[in-house]
Amino acid sequence: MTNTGQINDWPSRIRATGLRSTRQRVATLDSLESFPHATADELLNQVRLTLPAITIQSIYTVVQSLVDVGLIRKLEFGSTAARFEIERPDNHHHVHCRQCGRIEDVPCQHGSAPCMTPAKTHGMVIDVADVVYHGVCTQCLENVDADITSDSDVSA
Amino acid sequence: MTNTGQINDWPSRIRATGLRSTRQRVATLDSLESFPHATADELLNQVRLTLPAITIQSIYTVVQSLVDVGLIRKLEFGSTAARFEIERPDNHHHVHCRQCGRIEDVPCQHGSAPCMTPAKTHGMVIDVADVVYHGVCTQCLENVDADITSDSDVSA
DNA sequence: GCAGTAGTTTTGAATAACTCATAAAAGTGG
DNA sequence: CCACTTTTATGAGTTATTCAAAACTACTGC
Repeated sequence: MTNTGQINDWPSRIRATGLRSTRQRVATLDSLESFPHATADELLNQVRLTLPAITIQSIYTVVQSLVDVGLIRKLEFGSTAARFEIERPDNHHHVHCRQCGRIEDVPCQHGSAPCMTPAKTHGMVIDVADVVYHGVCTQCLENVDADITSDSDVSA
Repeated sequence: MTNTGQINDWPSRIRATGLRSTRQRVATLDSLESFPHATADELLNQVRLTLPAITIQSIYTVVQSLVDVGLIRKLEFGSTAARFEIERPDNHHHVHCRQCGRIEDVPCQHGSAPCMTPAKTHGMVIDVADVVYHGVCTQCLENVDADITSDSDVSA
């Protein structure tokens, strides 16, 4: 086999989905590997290291096409800019710092099933369960503590 | 009093948070009871039944203040408009139809704990775990089936 | 290697959802 | 009822994102 997990042959993988392999798409996927959970804007800056003339609109069309074929996944937390990650079949969730917007992966503790099954579906056919843990990262907490001189509690 | 069927004495509950009880806030909370999971825009229409002159900006400031004191909760799915619900201490999750945007409550099947504990926090202090089941409701599914006109029959 | 032809990207403009600053209005304690 | 302060209304601005049409380019066959 040519692709042993580590090395992604993006042109081949793109073509395998039926899409054409373009410089923009390959650069976007490369950028997402070196900058996981990037926003469209962050992606623009990364991709411009390779393709200086690319615009934000092209980033949007590129990521849209990659989302459509399942090569990447769009993550949308709150009203901030959407973030993107390379799709993997490992059913992981995310922790999200609401101060700085940082996102990290966390494996699903229960395997694949328990969190994915709602008690009541209200007549809906469920295909995706999103689990997001919102909080504040230690770095942001230190800043908050420095700003606020009173003690604040974190409710469960 | 005109407290017909309303268990919640909103003026008192609002003052208990330290905020002033205003017509806009009471009307917003009343509207949210009769129209759960409303967007700001839907809330505008509801509140206007009582206060015809209110504007969307005022809805935004009102809900912001109510969110800040914990009387209501802001739900943000994808890049669509945020939705609001009256805060309750029952730790429920949500099912979300990505076609029509409909949202329904589902109780947490596991009680309060399991879904709330990520395997790895990446140094973050977690205070909220959001679980959202995305899918398509039966009504929207029927529309899709009607559009596609494939040979697959839907047994009703 | 070259041309044809979709598929893609670019361009320019538009939109929805939301935020902000300031002025006007309205709660609340005394 | 008055003064004081919070809250709402007004008008404008911002950000993330989408859309239509033109220009371009990757892939196929010759």
